Amino acid sequence: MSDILEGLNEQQKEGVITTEGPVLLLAGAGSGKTRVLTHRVAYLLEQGVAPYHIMAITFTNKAAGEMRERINHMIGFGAESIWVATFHSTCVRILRRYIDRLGYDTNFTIYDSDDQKTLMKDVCKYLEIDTKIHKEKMFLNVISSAKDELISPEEFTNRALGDYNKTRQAQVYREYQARLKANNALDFDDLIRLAVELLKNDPEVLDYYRNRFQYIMVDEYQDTNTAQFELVRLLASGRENLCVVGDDDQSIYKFRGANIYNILNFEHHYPEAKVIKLEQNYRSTQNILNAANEVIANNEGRKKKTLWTANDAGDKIRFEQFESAYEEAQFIASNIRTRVMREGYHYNDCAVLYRTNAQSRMLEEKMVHDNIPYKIVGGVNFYARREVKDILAYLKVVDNEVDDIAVRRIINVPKRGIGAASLNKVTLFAAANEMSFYDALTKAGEIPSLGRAAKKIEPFVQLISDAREHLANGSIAGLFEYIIDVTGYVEDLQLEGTDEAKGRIENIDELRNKIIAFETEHEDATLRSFLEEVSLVADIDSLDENSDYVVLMTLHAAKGLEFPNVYLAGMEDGLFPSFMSITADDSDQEIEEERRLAYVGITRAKEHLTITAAKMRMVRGDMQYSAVSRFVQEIPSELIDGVVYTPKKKFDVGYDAGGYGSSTGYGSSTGYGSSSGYGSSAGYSGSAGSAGLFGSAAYGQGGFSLKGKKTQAQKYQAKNFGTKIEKKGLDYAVGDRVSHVKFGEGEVTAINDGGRDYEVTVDFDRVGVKKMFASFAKLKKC
DNA sequence: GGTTTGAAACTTTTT
DNA sequence: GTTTCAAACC
Repeated sequence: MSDILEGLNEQQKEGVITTEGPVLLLAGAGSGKTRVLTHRVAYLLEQGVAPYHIMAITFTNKAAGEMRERINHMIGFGAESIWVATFHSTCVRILRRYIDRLGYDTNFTIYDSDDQKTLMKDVCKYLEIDTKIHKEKMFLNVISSAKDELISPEEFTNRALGDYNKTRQAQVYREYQARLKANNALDFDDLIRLAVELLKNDPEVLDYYRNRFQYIMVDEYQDTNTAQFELVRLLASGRENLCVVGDDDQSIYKFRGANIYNILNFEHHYPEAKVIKLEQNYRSTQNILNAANEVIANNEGRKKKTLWTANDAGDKIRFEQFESAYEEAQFIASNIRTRVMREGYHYNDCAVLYRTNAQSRMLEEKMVHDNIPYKIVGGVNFYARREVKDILAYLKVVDNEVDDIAVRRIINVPKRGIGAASLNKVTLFAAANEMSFYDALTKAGEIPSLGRAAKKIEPFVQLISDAREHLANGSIAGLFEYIIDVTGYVEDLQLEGTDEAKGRIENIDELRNKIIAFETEHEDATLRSFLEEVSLVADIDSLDENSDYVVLMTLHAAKGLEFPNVYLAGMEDGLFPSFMSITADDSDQEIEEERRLAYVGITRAKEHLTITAAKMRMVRGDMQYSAVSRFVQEIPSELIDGVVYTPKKKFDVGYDAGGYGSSTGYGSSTGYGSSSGYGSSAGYSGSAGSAGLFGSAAYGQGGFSLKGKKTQAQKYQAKNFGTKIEKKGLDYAVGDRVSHVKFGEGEVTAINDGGRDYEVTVDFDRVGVKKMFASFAKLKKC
């Protein structure tokens, strides 16, 4: 027996050597599943399987990258021809090669959710749908779910017969799909769906790939949706050497179409499947693991398994409830400080996890304040930022001019004086002549209604064709510089000179770096391959374990990661589990999904787990008062260091009748101050003193700005009044002589009350008459 | 055609 | 509290 199996436990060994036939590897958190997968690959190679025939699919580029690295490390030569990729990039690679068989062009563009929204807006406008009643987002959700379930526009239409609303949705779906095709674009869901369609309908393609992928492994199988399952099923058909790895307790992407039954019913799909459970946890202390087990045990409908560990009991779980989110953040920051300063941990040993991205703001402020290096994962994707998308849109148009969304994005960025009226005329012309928007632009001179506006369009068309020429005899980086140069994009931002503009310039610089890095790493880099990579990256992919910073991210983003010190912030009912899940029609199911999320959070911790909650917190501008999360209460008190108040009543009474926090809600109706610790909002705000005081003291504008970010109030202040807001009386009057820093001395000829400020007219000796606002001019009486 | 302003939506999670 | 989008204004 080879040394490949050395150091593995019995179950892991079984997972490695059971190479033939379907295998379900139920891998609890921290049970070493990646280890099994990489050893399995090594084992396959040792058995004489060609690397070319092995495939491993993951969800994120980060996971794929890690697996690739570990495989390389273990195997070395030959490993590069093993197919390790995400679902989406796998499908892109298949489609780039064969999508022409489905009537698409192989140089298709990939639309992100932003592009989808823009496209949907156009569709709704065209179909005269009142988006006040039917939201674009709703249609996109409907379509996305349909695609996840492999329902084509035609089938959707058939199923909708007799139902007015559904028929309308079908109409939108058809139009949306038609436009995608006309733009030569695919959305994320199309990537999977069309790959499946191709494999289903084209025996030649199917044969090619299933012969190529003779041994298939799928990571995070609990997160696959119906389309992804179908893809895997097709590829594995025939040999059925399919090994899926997952943990039903960590299924947290139902909202994105993940079908938990893919894993729960795996044995049903493949009756001969071998099921192997990995239950030994190598990651966490006994106490942390026990807590996780106790919490998840409250879920029904799961594959029963109990994680155990040979690790020490470790510290108890620390729980702290604070008056406010402000104090909570303060505590977390100072606690991290202590860990680093006194206990020898590094910043990157610490992670703060929360339910919603909105919670990151307060935490970020405290990190800045305490000088703690940090990185926020999630929120706005780098490639979704306006300036980045603008530049990318130029690149996209150079690559695929049929992409109307990209063309429209940049046609008037920077301003070329081409307005909505002109664009409408071009659109009409394009529709009448059945050509793309861009083609219509190239024929602007032939559109009579345009008149003089045609002259404004010509330079744009010229720019694109010049840029294309530029690319032909240069690099992507060269093209990038060219575009920055001729559009004056960065120049304009420099002139703006605001902190915000500086931030945007930094992002553009960052984009430049990414392009250069891409070209350095890939010898055969093309514009298309760059754009493709860019459209398939997730924020989590940018996480670098070697950099010493604290990571702030959502619980969803944390899946698959581990840290010695984990902070679970905002553990409050209504926030986590979310208000939506508590009030949903299928609340039981939704709460179970939230509980799985809690389980994911707890099991990220290796050594220390700190759970925090706040009694009150600002949500959407107003105060919300919350009880400690039910999930915290599901942890046995002997595992906890800290006091968790238990409610007198069960939660299932609250939330519905008079709304959140009304006196009909949970807890005692006498409100805050009762020993239960649960207050109705009416009760709490009765003690207005503390809340009011706190509000002004803690949430004031603060003396620092966040990496160029400013609050709206600060921006307003900066823009209109410099540093002072109050309108002060003037110590000079008409006829007085005053002096100005730049213009020198002059005589005041008029003073007008302009509302918030005075408008002063001065006749300067050197430069003549100037009008200015008093608070800006800072005139001094001579 | 461009800019400013106020109202309304948003916040559960995202490849 | 912040962002987005349209109407009103320049």
